[in-house]
Amino acid sequence: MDPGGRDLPVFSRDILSGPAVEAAHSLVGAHLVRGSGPDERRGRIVEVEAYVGQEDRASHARFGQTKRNAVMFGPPGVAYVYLVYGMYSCLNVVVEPEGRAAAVLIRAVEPLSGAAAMRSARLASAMARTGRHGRAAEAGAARSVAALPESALAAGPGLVCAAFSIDRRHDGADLCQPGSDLRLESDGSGVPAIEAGPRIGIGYAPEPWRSRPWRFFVRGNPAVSRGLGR
DNA sequence: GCAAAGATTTGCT
DNA sequence: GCAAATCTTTGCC
Repeated sequence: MDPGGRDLPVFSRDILSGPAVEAAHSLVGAHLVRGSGPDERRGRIVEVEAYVGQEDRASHARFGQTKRNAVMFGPPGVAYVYLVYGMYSCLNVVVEPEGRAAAVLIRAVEPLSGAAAMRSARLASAMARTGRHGRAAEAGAARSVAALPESALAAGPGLVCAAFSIDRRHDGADLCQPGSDLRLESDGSGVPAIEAGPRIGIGYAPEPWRSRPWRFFVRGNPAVSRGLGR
């Protein structure tokens, strides 16, 4: 149940089985939900990126099927979670029919409920990273997390996973299953203005892939990553 | 079997 | 604004 007391349906797997760019666009405004009852963490997706298939030279699928990206080749509505830069997890939603390797990266989420739990999870993640650098580093990180505005708790792909405690154990989890611990729900109320732009962090990809406007975000939303598009 | 780079974030110069 | 942190995955020898 969302903060407005509404009971929302899980996100439609049919929509996710459609073309990646369309699926990405429709995921903006949907809810990402972890847990239920008083422990529920819920946020509104405000930024995504589409990775359209093996032909997309920016996609992890560009080398064909490997152990890491295997779930991208499977059925839609399933989580593809990978580790980037040895430190951060990133959450994707597998899209398009089974056999087509496409996914949508969830880049940013605006907290709707469970913000305190998200902040604790961010703190736990920061402690794990700074622990070996000593007490002073830990104290500094704790202050930084405590000072974050609510809108910044999941304002980036690595931060979404930190705030929702998502890691590679969730790789392959079904996000369209009612009652699942980690799931997508649709918010019928819709989103005002969705803007499109080039994807972030894919400078290694040749044109035309590098410039394709396949990043979608809610214009002016403070939870969009790194101030992009505000 | 080894070298290189990465769909990021953070903190310091 | 830039570089470091950190480790898995991929590509090539």
